[in-house]
Amino acid sequence: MADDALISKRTMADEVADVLRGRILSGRLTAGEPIRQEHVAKELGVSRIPLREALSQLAAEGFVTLTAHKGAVVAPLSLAEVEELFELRLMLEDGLLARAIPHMGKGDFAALDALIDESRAPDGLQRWGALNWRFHEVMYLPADRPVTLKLLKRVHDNIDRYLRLEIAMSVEGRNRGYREHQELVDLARARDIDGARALLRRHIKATADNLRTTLQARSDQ
Amino acid sequence: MADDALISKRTMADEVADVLRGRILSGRLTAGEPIRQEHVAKELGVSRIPLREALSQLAAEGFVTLTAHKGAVVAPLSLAEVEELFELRLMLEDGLLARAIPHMGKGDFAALDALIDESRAPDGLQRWGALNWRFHEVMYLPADRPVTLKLLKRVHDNIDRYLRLEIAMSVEGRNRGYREHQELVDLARARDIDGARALLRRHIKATADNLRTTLQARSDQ
DNA sequence: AATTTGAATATTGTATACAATATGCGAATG
DNA sequence: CATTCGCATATTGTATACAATATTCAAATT
Repeated sequence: MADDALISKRTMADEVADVLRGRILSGRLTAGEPIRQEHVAKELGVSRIPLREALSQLAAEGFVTLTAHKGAVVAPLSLAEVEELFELRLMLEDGLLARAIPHMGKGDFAALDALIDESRAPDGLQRWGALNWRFHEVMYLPADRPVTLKLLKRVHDNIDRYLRLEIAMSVEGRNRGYREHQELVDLARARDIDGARALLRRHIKATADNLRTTLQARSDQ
Repeated sequence: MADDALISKRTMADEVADVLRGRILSGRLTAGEPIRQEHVAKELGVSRIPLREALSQLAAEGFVTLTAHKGAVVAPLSLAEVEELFELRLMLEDGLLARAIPHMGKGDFAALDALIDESRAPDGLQRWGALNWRFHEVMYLPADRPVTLKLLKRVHDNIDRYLRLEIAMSVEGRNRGYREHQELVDLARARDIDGARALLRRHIKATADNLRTTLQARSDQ
């Protein structure tokens, strides 16, 4: 019999981690909010043991902060940390894109086009973060760098969490994002690596700037 | 009273994680080796609960892999993964170095010189990995990018583990490393960012090549 | 009145006990 | 003889119980 089943056996701790991660990413659990073990465990119908293991995982992913004898809180992200995460995107994605473009085939381009269309669909608004990630993920898959990609997903997730909580992505911002995604695919199709890298650089910096100015406006109000 | 004590309260799980991490990094626990919970727990004098939480942490750091109902094994690293880790070093350190150099002061250069001396000391041989990391860490500290630096440490640790297990760093390799470290400091002192980046690039690539050829020679023997 | 003390309460950390799953090995079957 | 089945054992996953630490709030002290 094959070593790995069709659906890999999952443990309660894994399920709990998924639920909590979802709540944090969706904003149902907000930054700084403490997580009372007994309460959450009872609500989810498990004991505190698997809950605690789930919290360990989430801590490693950067979503919660654990303090001995004080417990878990949803990790607060400072503006400085988010800006650092954008810089990480820049460093990681630049290398991934350069390695991916030479290996892209027709299927990859088609998948990317489909994702752009999906993003423009009306129900894509709610899932902006997830769709944006999938676009970038599919684009970097041909680079064949699984460890880097996994790391990058964590960076994206943490940024999304901040974006979702603090600002609603403006309509103009989203539209420019779609346009730039399309341009990225076009440049990749033309195997214009340097052009694509330059655009990606602008794309990421623009998103970061958008965040910065929006926060600035908020604090000035 | 201050919110954080002089020595932050540590939990059994943290202690256990440190012990196991140390054993993995030192090679006492070798890649692929299973970790029997009951056995290790009894040996360390704790129950399986804190041990399991320690294993969660180590899994997040990439040192062990957990499989439901099968347990933990010391994470095997394929050559492809190690090469990817070197690429990650390249991507992360390039950015860190560029940002760090303009902020370096006399104290930083002195600390780097001291670390190079320490590396050359006879007892530095055993601690090559740790000292090498500290050199790079001190060099990137002025960049003020704590998240990135933490990530980079994990990359270094995982590489070290592989290096230590598979090959003994050759004397020539080490000596070249020291030389290049000194040159890096000199270039940083001269604020020659591009020169330092180019050297760092060669430095990392040389280490990766050294590993590759050594492994090649092994498998051919 | 402000501050400190300390016991009552709440919450987390860990050990023990039990349940669920995997593994190994011998008997049954072809 | 090889293969499969099933039970015994080993190992992991989870719940419950208890211990250790933190928090709260009222009384005591200045």
